[in-house]
Amino acid sequence: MSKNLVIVESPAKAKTIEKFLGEDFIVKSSFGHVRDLSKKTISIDIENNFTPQYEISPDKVKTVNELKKLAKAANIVWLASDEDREGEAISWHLMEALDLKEEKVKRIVFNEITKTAITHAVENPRTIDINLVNAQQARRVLDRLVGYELSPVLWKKVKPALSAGRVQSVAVRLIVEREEEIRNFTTTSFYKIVGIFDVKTATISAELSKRFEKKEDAIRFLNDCIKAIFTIADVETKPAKKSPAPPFTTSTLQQEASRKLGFPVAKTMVVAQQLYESGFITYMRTDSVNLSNLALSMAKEEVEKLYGSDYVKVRKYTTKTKGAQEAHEAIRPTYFNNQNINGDASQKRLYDLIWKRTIASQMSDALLEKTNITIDIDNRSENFVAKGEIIKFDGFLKVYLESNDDEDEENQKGLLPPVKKGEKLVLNECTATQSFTQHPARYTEASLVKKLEELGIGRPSTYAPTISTIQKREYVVKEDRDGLIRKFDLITLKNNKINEAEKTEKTGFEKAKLFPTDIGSVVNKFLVQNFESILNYNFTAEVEKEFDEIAEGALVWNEMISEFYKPFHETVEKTLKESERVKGERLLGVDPKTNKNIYVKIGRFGAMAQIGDTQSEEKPKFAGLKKGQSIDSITLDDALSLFDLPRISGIFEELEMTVAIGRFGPYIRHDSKFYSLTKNDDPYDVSEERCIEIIKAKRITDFAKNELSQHFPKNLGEYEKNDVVVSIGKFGPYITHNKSNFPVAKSQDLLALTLEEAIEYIQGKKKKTSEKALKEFSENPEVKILSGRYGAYIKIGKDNYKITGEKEAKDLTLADCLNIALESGKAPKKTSRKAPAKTAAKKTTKASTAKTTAKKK
DNA sequence: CAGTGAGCGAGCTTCCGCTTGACTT
Repeated sequence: MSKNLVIVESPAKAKTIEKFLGEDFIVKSSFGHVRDLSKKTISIDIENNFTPQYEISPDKVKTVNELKKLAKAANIVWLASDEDREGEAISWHLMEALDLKEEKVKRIVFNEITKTAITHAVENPRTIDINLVNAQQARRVLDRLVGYELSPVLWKKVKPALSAGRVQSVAVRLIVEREEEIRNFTTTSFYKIVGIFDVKTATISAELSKRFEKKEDAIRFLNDCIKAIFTIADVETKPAKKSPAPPFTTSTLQQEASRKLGFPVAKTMVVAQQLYESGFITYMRTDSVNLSNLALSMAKEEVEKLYGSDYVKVRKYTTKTKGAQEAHEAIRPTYFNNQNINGDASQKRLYDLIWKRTIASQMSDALLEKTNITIDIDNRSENFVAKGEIIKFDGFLKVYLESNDDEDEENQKGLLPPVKKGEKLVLNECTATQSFTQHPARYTEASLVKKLEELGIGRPSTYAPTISTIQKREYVVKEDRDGLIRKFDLITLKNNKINEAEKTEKTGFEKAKLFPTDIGSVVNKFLVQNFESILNYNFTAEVEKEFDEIAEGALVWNEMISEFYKPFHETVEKTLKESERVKGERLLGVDPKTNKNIYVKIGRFGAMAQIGDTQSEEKPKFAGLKKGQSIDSITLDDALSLFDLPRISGIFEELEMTVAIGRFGPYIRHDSKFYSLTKNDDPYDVSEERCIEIIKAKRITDFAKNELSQHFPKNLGEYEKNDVVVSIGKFGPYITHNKSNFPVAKSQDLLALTLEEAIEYIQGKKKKTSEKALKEFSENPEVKILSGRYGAYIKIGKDNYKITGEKEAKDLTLADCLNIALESGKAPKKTSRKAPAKTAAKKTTKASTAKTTAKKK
């Protein structure tokens, strides 16, 4: 038995460290926190100094028992969790959960995983810092109090199963308020003047220093230009430089992967985790831009080797982010000489990004020369300005340039032809282009993370989960939205003639942006009205200050919590008692048929329309709003058409088919049986043919299932004196042998399964691949999207296809999947020809209805 | 599984931060 047990947070880290510490050490992982407040109740004894009631987290019982056993056998237990608030608490909880005696425990910390760092840590152990632990307890208790007292208020006053919290509610607020800003934004237009001047064989493009609000003024200016003399008034050149961006943190990695690779934040984290587990990169959840000395020297060596010593500049970055705890290094390649790695496309692309960003961060500045040429106009007070920029030395730009969020492409500045002051120029062409002011940009997942980080809200480990929580609660949706066609004036002066033209451009197209839902807006309004102090953008920063004081021993944690809780709880009670239920109700108008009022509002199950008043004798009628409709913008006609269900979609086998929406989505009812519609079928206009197709398809699959199940359980024979039995259970087919079960691959032809093959499953030679379907299509159950060890792939029958193209796996339609298979050249032609034709036809009808409703609005 | 939305009331929902691997019938 080992004399020394080292406990770290992550198993990958445990593996690496074990190599550095000889045979006397065994290194294990706690998998993060092992104890927490029970989820069932608030689990805080409020009356008794806010004493937390911890339990071993259900999914950690096994881990804790194993660690307990190992700790008992060891002489010394080294607690090596991260050097931050949460890490300190993990160590403390381990002491409690494992029943460790103080004299047997040593607390060590290191923030880089190198032999020297670890040896140094082992030589300098300390004891647990209880103040830091208390700061964590205060954080934990405060979050629980806020979350578990605020959420029930929403259940009573808005809708059941909603949630509120210090982090998520502020994230929602940001999105709701941005949408309000956009709604209140008034677009104005102006005329931007650009002149093209001839200089010997070259041209200079220059913008006028003034923009005109009125069209007449722009035309007047162009008219003046006909007679004007243009003289170079000034040529100014000055050197400039650009510096590389610091290495990646979780937040900046998410932003760049979103901008450069189009990854949602969750995908970035999954791929980064895979790279980490393969040993290609350092830890991916970090707020630090720091690089270890080892990393610095490796990077320096690599830059020198690839680009020469002129390109080397060793840089130490320091973290300025609010509330950063810096328990880890920045995200970087573990070995810089791995310029490329083995892996799937996503892994390669993300790794490439990390490699370039880190290498560039250790390279010299780019040296530029900026030139400004000012051109005077003799009959006007304004002047033209041409801006040029040339790169004298590329430096880090050889490798990597950070993108930014602005959608306008950087105006291309290049080399300007040599000109002298006083030189006269000929105006070749001049244009006045009508441009429009832009409303503030909607948040993407990544730009929301950036904003949260700026406000010091949330942590690297929670950015991606927070974004998914607010979508799961249906406070916000991530959507693409079509833009509008907009007209603009283009006035051109050429050959002394002015020509006016009206052009069109597409504007306002949104890709993967976050939009608030009705529920999101209503909940936000309610929370801001009643709990402003918690929804305040500075709330986290303020309590963080107090947590820091607790960590320094200057403040007692239960007293801080008590100060917070008294007024907070009072507000909760007051709101429960005094506040009305909020419904976000809007009176749309009157139903022309019945003369009754039509309302839209939030019901127990989301946004809905209502015909008739609740107080009236006759019961009102209700209908849920469709996806994409909102209380704010729905029209009376659209609301009325919601009551078209249930409707009879046609006749099949002499019986009516009724289409309606139930608790589990839209369905067809036929011969008192139910058939679900797919996501792509619109219950309001699904055709008779399509309904019949769905019914027939269900019958076929049901029949196949019944046929198959008649043959099972089936005894295949004996192996090692025990029966080998194949059965079909809840989780798919499996083989029972000697009281053990072995799952069978879904691709396995069950009827053809032989005893020999079954034995291979028992011996583990054949295994059920982890088939988790990301997406299935009920139109064609043969086609599935599965998630493999390295990303998603399409499975059609027994064949697998790699996903190509730009779309995310979960956004692929059946038609997309079939196209990918067809393009790969090995697709079965029969099944694919039929299905995509139908989906394509359906799509076009859907698109056209969407357009007409858009017009109505 | 297959219309809940009023109102009654049982019993359910919920937070933020650390970390990954389950393994059934």
